[in-house]
Amino acid sequence: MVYAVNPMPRPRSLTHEDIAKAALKVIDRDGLAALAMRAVAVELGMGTMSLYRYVNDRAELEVHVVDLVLSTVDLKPPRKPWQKQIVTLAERVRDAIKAHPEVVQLAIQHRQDSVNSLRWGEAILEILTKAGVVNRVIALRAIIAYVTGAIQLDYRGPLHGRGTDIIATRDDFPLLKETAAQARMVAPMDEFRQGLEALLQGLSPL
Amino acid sequence: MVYAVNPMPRPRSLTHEDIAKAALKVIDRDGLAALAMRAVAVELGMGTMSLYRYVNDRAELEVHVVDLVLSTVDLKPPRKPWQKQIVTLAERVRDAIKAHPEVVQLAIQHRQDSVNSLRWGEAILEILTKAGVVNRVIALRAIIAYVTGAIQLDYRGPLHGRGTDIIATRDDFPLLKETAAQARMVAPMDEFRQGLEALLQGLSPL
DNA sequence: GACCGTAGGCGTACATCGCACGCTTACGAC
DNA sequence: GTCGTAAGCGTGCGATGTACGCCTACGGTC
Repeated sequence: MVYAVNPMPRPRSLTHEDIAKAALKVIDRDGLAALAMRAVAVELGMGTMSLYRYVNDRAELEVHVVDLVLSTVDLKPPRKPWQKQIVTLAERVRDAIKAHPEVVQLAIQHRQDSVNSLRWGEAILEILTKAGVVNRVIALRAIIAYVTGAIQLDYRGPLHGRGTDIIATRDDFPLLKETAAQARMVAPMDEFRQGLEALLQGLSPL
Repeated sequence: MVYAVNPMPRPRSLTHEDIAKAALKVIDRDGLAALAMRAVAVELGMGTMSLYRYVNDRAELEVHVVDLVLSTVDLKPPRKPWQKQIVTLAERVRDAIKAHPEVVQLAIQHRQDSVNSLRWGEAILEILTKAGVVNRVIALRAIIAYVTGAIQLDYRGPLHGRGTDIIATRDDFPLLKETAAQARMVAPMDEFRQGLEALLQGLSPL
């Protein structure tokens, strides 16, 4: 008796997005340190090892989380000068990540493996190309460096955060102290934008 | 009989630096993932829990490692225009960290808690002040963002690394592909410096 | 409706982690 | 010699990621 060569087996009950959403829920609720295969499995109402049917290891799960967080980023640039276009795209990534602060680490760590992250890079390159920027290698890398660094800086030691307050009392670093005091006058939104605008202006001649 | 109010107890046999050196040796030999209290204790020929006499927790040990790595950074700026001074200081941090690549993560994570990291910030502020840069808050934060981002970028996906090669074959991102190909023509040293110079130039009017 | 190959799902187990806790011991002043 | 202090360590706990192998739901074919 001849049977089917390819009988249809039990269908999958989860998508990668389902898993990413569950993981993100865990992170948002209990912090990045609480992100564990067991916790995600509980969130999904499955056994721990079931997750490994969808994901090779923890790292791959993290990539899916990053992709989920970045999936909301609108890549269509506004009708403005190219510098403003880049600033806008940069601010959108920053906002997407700030909506899930604990993901910062993952977003940077898995930048190269996240499709949505690469899509963003491609969008930036489109703007740079249309703008006629010649040295796009330097420009793109510098923009990525600044954006990732700034997002992280804002996470680890926000301008109006505890770290700044502490430094403002340290007499062993007089200039840092003075600057920390001045930091109170700077709007957090301006910080990111003005730094990036400076970088882009310096990049223009390239 | 009246005894001493403060009898001298057993003296300490280790300094924080000893511990940091042992930890760094573990990291350099077996990678950051291998950095464990147990491993450091073995390296020092002590019991695991003895470390906790010198350090509150793992995080504090990590800070000491960062301080050790940054302790070699010369903070004396060269006799050059202020932009070049900052570039030099930035390159020195980058080189210090690149000498122990796996420490990158820690260096960024504990930036605020490392004395040597703060010293570096103070040195940068001195340069900015002498140069007459007005908005030093924005300037310093932008420089830190760029430097940390770039160091990390170079670690996660170096210009001439595997990631670039992979992207150079991805037809779904034509511009990234093209740029990845061009990346082979750019000297890695130039990348860091040129991006920073662009930022500093844009920062000058501030 | 009986059958069966595939792949989904899960239970158990292991090595490893940070660290809480409490005991033992080296030290130096009296 | 005596003793208070703090250094040093042994044991144990609750986590972690994941290897391995078993059980079972499914949806074809007959």
